[in-house]
This record gives sequence, C-alpha cells and structure tokens, in this order.
Amino acid sequence: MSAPTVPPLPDRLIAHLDMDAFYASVELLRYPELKGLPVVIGGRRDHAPRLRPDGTREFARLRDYTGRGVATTSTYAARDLGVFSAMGLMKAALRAPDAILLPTDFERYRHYSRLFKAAVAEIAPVIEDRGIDEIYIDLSEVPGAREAVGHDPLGGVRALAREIKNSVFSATGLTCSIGVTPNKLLSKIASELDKPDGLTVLTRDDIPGRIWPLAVRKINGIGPKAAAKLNALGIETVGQIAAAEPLWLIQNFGKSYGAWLHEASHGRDNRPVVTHSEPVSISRETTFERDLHAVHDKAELGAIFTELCEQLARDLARKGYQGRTVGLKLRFEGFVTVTRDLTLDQPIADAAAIRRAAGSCLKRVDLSKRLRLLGVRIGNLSRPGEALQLKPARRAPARKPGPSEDKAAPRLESLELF
DNA sequence: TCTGGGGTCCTAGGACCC
DNA sequence: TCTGGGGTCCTAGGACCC
Repeated sequence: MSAPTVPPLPDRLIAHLDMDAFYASVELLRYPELKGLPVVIGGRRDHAPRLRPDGTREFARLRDYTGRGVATTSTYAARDLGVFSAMGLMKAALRAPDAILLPTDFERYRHYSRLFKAAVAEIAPVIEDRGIDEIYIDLSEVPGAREAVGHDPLGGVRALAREIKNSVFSATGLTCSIGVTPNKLLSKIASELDKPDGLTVLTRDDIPGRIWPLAVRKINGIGPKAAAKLNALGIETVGQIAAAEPLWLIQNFGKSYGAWLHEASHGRDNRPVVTHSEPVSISRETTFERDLHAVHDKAELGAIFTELCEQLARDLARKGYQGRTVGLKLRFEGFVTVTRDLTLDQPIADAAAIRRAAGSCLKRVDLSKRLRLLGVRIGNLSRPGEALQLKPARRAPARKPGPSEDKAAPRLESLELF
C-alpha cells in the first residue's frame, strides 16, 4: 500500500503577509490629520468624530472613555505610550489620556480586507485566509519565484514579494509586512521581524541566527500559559527549546504539545496552505454595560437573549447553514465563564428553535450570581440542501452534574426568564 | 482599571455500541 | 465472578489566535 503523502517537496516558498496596524491605518486614510498621533481603535458607537462648524473634526480622547471596551488596535505612536491591542480602554486611558479614540468600523475594514486580498490574488492565487488582516501565500509555483537574480538565489522571491507589497499599496494605500520562508510557522515569525513595511526572506540556514534568539512567545501556538510555564522551567528563547531534550519537553508538556514544541523550535512545519475551509461553528455574544441579574434584570436579559438568537439565525441564513448543536455561554461577575450545549436530533436554523435549545441549556446553570456576558453558539453545521443524515435518536445520557453545574439550585423564576 | 467578539483545536470522561 | 478493547458521540473547559 502506498501512503498518499505529498512528495517531499524541495523547499516550498511560503509567504505570510500581515497588514501593518490594520484598523488604525484604515482610519488614518480617512482622517489623515491624525498621522503620527497616538490613536486607539476600540469601544463602541458614541465617540465617533464630530464635525465642527469650521469644517475641522473634533475627536474623542481616551480620557473621556468609560465602559468595558478594549483596544482592538493602536497606532505605533500609541504603542510607544504602552497601549496595545486587547488592553482595556480604561487602563489605556491611564497611560495615554490624550490619545485619540476612534470607534471600530468593521464594515470599512472588511472592505479594505477584500481589496488587499484581491490585489495579492492577481499575482499569487494560492492564498489561505487567516482573518481580516493577514494571509498565507504559497509562492512555490509562481513564475519567477525560484529564479536567482544576479548572485542572489533568493532574488526572484524577493522581487515577487516586493511586487505584492507594491500591489497591496496601490490597491489600498496601506503598507504590509511580508515574511517568506519554507513554511507557515517560520513565515509568520519572519513577517514580524521587520515591521512595519517589512520584507524578510529566510532559509533554514537562518534559523540559528534569526529564530533561536527570539522569545518563545514569538512562536504562533505558544501563548501566555505555555510561555509562563517554559519561563518557569528556565526557558526563555526558542533556541533553548531547541536545545532541550524532546523527552523532557514531552514529560513537561504532554506527548502532543511537547513533540510539537520540539519540531517548532527547529523550524519544522509541513502544514499546507489551505485555500478553502468550512466554518465549524457560528456564534454571537455580548458583554453588558453593567452586570445583570437573572431575577432583577429579567426583562432586559430576556430581550438580549432573544436578540442574540435572532442575530445568530440571520447569520445562519445569510451564510446558508443550519446546525445541530446549540451552545450557551455565560460569564459571571469575577470573569468565571461557563458553557452548556445541547445536540438535537435534527438541524435547526430559526431563532425560535435556537432560543428553545439555548433556553434548555440555561436550566442547567446556577444563576445566583450576576452576569456580565451572554452568548449563543451553533455548531455541527450542515447546509439545508444537503442529504439529511438521520442520526439515531440518542437519549441524552444521564450525566452527573459537573463541578460547576447545578441541577437543583436555580429558582424557578430565573428559569422562566429565558 | 478588570479583562471584546469571533473563531479553532485539544483534552478528558462517560455513554453506548460492537 | 471478573474482565476486555476499540471506536464514536456528547459535553465542558481551556489554550490560543486574529
């Protein structure tokens, strides 16, 4: 039997393209007078710029913000003041009270996202979407990519990447940073090495010199938890992971993650560039302006719950999906998050059915604490037209309530709420 | 000064079937 | 009386990413 493996390609040429401070840069196109100033994007509505009688604009300042929003992006000037994405805006206001605050305008960012992706696709069509502001591009088969230029064997790729950057700028007026290496893992790191407006081409020979000195956190897949654990074990850099015994890594991080750490630290990654993918789940959630109580704020919560289900149903309809598993997400004061889900015999897509299913999930949660977030999710997706696959009617197994589950506790009045 | 919203993937235990 | 092993599905939680 022959294994259906991809032939061991001679080194692939994979690019990672990352738009520079994307949301903030899009806003600067609209408000060029803000260029060079600390600007933070985040929060909601109200604080949109106002036009003064003399035609100039009045912008909101970070110091005026109150609420639970976080920064989604900040300009490089704001980053110099210590304001980064995911930071709470109230905290950001302490660091940069005079920074300009702009509300997020996803509509507009999506528009520019389409523009830059289309511009790239004209040159190199094998693209993996990684969200609104970044993509992987397989340049391996693009004409000219493997041609040397003068004495530079990488001259061809370099020129190609330069062409892509120029094309993105022509189409959008925005700059991006590109890393080109033999795989996605290294390219993701490389695109960050020369930001903004960067272009970095690396080969395997560059791993010891350019990758190993970096902090472990630079590897996509090592998050705050894993980094903290590595640090506690005396490991700060990628090179130190590479120098560690694979067995030791596995003992400390488990078979799968430990083995992956070893591979990643040596710059090995054979994941293909995936040009098409289907969604696994679709969800809607919202954090309240103030914490709400199931009993005291019954009407308000009920209305929000219904609205979320309706939004979700519209999302499903627009995208052409239905789903069999409905999930409920609650976040309580103190940031404790709880999820419950329910798999139905048949897929559903309408708001009322979603609400019924999510409502039954709600009955399995203790609602004595106040809530800060409510979310509804649907998974096990299929397309309504698809041959409907009958599932054997599976009785919901009689499960023991888990530690955070509470079968008996919630009062009836809170159940009726949702 | 508490920490958004939209996702994916992994783990782990129990149910259930063969 | 005691003891299986493999595989899939369901559920809850958590890490991580953009």
